[in-house]
Amino acid sequence: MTKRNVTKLTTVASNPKPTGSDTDRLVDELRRRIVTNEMPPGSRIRENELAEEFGVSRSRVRDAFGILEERGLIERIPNKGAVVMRLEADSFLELFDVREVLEGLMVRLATQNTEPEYWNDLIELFGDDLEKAVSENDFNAYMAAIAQFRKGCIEAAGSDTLRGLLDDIYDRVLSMTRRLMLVPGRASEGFRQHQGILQAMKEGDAEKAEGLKRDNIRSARQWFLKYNDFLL
Amino acid sequence: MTKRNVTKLTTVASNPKPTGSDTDRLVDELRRRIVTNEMPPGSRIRENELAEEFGVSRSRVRDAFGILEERGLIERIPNKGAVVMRLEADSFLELFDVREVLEGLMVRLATQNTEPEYWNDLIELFGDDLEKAVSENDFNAYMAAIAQFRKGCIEAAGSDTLRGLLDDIYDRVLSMTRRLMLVPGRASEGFRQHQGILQAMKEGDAEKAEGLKRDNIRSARQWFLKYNDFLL
DNA sequence: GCATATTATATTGTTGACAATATTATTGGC
DNA sequence: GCCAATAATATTGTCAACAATATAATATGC
Repeated sequence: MTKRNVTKLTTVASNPKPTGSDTDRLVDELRRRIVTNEMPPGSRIRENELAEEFGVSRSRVRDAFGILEERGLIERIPNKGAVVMRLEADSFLELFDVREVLEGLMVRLATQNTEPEYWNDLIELFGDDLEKAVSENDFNAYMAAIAQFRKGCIEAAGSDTLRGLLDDIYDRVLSMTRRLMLVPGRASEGFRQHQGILQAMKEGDAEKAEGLKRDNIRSARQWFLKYNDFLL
Repeated sequence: MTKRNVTKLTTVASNPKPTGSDTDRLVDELRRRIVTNEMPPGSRIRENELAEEFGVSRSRVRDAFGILEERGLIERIPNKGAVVMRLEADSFLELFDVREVLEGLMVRLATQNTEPEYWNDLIELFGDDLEKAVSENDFNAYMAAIAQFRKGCIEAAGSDTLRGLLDDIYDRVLSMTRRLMLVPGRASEGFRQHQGILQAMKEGDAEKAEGLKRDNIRSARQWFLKYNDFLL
């Protein structure tokens, strides 16, 4: 079981596959529009419009819709069309449950597979500068840091199966994560929790890191429950 | 948080959606052939053949392929065709990891959502008759019981999100589960483990049940590691 | 006979046209 | 003016023909 050493982390997480088939590009762009709320839940999406906009055949749009439907990002009603999936509070709670165990697993595997130095970059990233940014409500900086954390963990965990599951879930909850960040106190709490997780990971204590990551998701779930009237 | 009472469990788990579009029927039938090893991993599947066999257009077959690919059951290589996904040992280990946490979650939620009587049918099913059957290597009876257990748990857990993830994973590992059952000693151990889990669930001890379920998957993983030369 | 080039065949990829269905607009009755 | 029935439009669903690519078969040079 060889452990991987520290690798350079790219600064910004751009789209993972810039090249590919027409269908792939469509899936990627539509995914982006959905997770950024550019196309909010409930939006109707017409095949013809997209086909014209992207200069592709309607069949390609159709294929892309099939993939997005399978990923739970859109809903297709026969002969009526496709709309961006609208999640209810129940669905979010379900997603918190699976996130709790899956992200816990992610952190545990990541810890087991790495040397302590692997986490230096992330520990530095979650330092005083970011703390100041969070206290000043610079949510973009915090979101970017969280994305980096995820990326580093998934890479270290080294499980394509797990990566696939987490990617799907991530897409579904991203817009909610952004909103949850606005709740006063949540961001700074999340920041401290991530500091603790990183500390445990550097110490190589996989069980502790997993437990802290699960606490992190559970507390996010609590905040969501408390404020879901404002969040949904 | 209302708990659900005991419900009648159907005897045999047939295909969940007998009706639906042509594409749905195709997906269902191909899924069946793949998980039963009727189409073993590596098998090439040609669009024309299936279109003719099912009396549908090639487009429908193509749509079905898209869905099966997204579910990880087949692999499509551009301009070359589709083959039944071939899993390596690494993938199985990854699947064991996610099964451990997800099935643990399933059992925990199921316990929390039910009254003790809900489990009477399953406890009876995992009784002396089944123990005898297992000791006599009647694997079909055991597989059917396991399927019942899964079904009862997923239903009680009441999370569509979790159900979706587990269904996907189940399809991918079913044929391996069948083979693992042949390893001398594994089936009877699994049987006893399920008895223990059911006991904890009836007692309403969700944490204990989750822990036992995770032990169950971890031990299956151990057996797989030990015998993977014979199993793959 | 063997390796390479070339043709022929089979298979997948893509498209535009048409059918089926739903949505909107129009008409007619009261 | 309001409601129902009907026609017009728009949108999705399906298909069969064609293009692009890969595989198999044949021919060619040495």
